[in-house]
Amino acid sequence: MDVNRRFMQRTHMAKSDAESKKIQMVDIARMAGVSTSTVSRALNGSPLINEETRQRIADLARSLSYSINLSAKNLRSGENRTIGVVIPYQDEIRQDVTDPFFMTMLGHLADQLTKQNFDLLFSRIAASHIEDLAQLYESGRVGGLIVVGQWDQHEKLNDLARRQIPFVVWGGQLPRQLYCTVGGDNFNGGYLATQHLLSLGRRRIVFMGDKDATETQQRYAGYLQAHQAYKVAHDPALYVPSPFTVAEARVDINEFLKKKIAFDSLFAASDLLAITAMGAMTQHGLRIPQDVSVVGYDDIGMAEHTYPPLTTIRQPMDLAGQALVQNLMRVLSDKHADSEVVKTDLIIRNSTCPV
Amino acid sequence: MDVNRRFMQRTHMAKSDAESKKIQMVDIARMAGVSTSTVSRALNGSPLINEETRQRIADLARSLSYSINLSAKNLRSGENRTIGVVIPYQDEIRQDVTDPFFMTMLGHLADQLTKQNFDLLFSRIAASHIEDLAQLYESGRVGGLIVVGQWDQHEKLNDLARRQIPFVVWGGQLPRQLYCTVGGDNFNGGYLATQHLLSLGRRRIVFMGDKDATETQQRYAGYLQAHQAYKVAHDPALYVPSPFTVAEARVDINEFLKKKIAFDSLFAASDLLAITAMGAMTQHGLRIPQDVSVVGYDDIGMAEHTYPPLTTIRQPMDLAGQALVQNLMRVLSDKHADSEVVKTDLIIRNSTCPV
DNA sequence: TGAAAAATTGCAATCGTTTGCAATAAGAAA
DNA sequence: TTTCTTATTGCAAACGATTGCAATTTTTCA
Repeated sequence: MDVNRRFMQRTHMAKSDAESKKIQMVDIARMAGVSTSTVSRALNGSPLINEETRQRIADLARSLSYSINLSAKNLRSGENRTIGVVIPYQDEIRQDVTDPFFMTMLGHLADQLTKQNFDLLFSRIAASHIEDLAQLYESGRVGGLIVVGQWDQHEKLNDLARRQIPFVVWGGQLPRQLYCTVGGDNFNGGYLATQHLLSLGRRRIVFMGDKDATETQQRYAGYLQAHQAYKVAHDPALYVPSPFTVAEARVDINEFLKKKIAFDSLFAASDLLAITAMGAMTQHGLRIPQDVSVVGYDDIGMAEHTYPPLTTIRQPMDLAGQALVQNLMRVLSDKHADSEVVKTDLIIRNSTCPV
Repeated sequence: MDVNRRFMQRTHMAKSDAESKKIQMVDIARMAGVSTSTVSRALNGSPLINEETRQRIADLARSLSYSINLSAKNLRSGENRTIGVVIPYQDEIRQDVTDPFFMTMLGHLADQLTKQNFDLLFSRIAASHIEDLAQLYESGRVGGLIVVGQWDQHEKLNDLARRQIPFVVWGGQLPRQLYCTVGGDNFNGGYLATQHLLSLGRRRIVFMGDKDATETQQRYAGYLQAHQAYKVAHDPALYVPSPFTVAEARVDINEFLKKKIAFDSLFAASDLLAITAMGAMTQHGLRIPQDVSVVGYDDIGMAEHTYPPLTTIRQPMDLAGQALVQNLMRVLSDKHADSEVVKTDLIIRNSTCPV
């Protein structure tokens, strides 16, 4: 009775056709005239099973479109082929990270994980409560985690690593880091962008982005370094402190323009920021790229199709996703995983030109 | 021995500290001096349990930061609080849907599901193999599904509904539909956009989008209807057949421009298309909005910040996400769920102006 | 032909919860 | 008191798979 009730609740059936119940291993075993042990082993490709038997069982299972009950499998076997992917949001904002960058990353991660026969559990979490993701692991929901974006939560991530939680993060490398990261070469990216502008004769380059976030910080460092290399003095006033959301960015850039500080170019920490800035500046009568040359970051799909098409720094997202998954696999199997940096490229389009 | 080995493999520990194993219900029971039944009931808030006992157990569990093993729970209870969210992609392309629209939707769905204490399993799947999602349900991985975008898979979705798979889809309503949809009012959206352009005195309005996809089709119908209402003859040549990806859209719009067909405005089936088109047209020397007024669809975050800011049709995504989840809950509890249409609004910005 | 080795298969315990039912304790009614 | 409720709790059987070990069959080799 208990059984029956629960079954019906799960399958939303009328009482009448309850006999056509979801088939399971024991059914296959009965039909094949073997034990469930054999079915289990056959379906898992155990070498113990006779090839002919295996084939027969596999065919039967397929023809009945049997699919295994994952809860039972996970419970007994103790492994879990679901990976949590966490995209932390900044809680003050509590608003969607609509940056196509994340979607692209998510897509690549999904592809890679699928390829390795893992599932992807998507979870939003406040960056400041990043420790909550421990629960995701400890409740057995996921077997490992990928955190996209480390923001300024380095210490908390270190704590998680100490608690033996298997995860990798998309972000930059930091001193005394106990966890594995995969990240773009932010320093080099910042350097390349700035170098490009300097080589075009641009001298007053505005930096737009949030200097507190780890990744942006490193891009900024590259930006400074390029100035040094070109022996160009850098004016700290050329800075628009802007987080990753578009709405505020618009306000920030307008504020900056009001100050009437002279500048001839702008390097934004994301394409979204760059596009927003281009919009605002065009509206103020500034011509791009002549009056202000602009470089973005990420090379999102749209960057090629804005007007003017955006010069930007590309990160190979497919490789990044692959590296993240690969490293997580290493962590899961208790091997050491070195942090990794994927190369960045400068993509020159029409939002930059010589002075 | 078996137990031990498996435990260690799961938790990645050295043999030495294997005693600090993951705590579970029986541990709590022992420490509280009760049975696991009592712990289970206490943690689930059963009215059978004495309030004082419940409190004591709850405190203990919290202090030990116990988290329940979901596999075991699901296995025994037969319910599953994980919802699969599927964003089908068009397989020829096999490329990421980077449209911020999807990310926004995903974010809202994640919020809503989290609020109801559900998990979100993200899955990519080829639109043409949409029947594969049945497996997600039948393997017990998810308790229900949300499909974002119905593309042209109406019949296959009907099949899934016949197989009693609990799901809802973001998309339009169609004749003889066996499943529940939530969608924007595409007809009205198309009508509003076109009406706006017509009322500005625009007469040759290009429609850009894929007329095969259900949703776009309905927007097109609204577009035609508005022409009728304004007694303006419609020229079928004013059509740029473009799918949802930006890269191809650029090509398509350029092809169209080459034909030198006269037009004074453009209505695109997504903001991404609209922005791409604006870029291409600006490059061809067309001024927006004077020469060509443009209306998009979706009101993605960036639409407000392009140059010129984009007039577009907004769909209230938060309500949409909520409606999807709510309806799925109804389907899950075997109640009837009516398909629903969320209202659409015209947001007027500067990409449109009178002739 | 017989014994040992190898290849297959099945038995039964187990994973960590939930839950029907029996058992007990406490309170109410007689 | 005694009996009947009612409020709590525990026992033990599930849930649907995996897997160590024993059992059986087949093969190999003297």
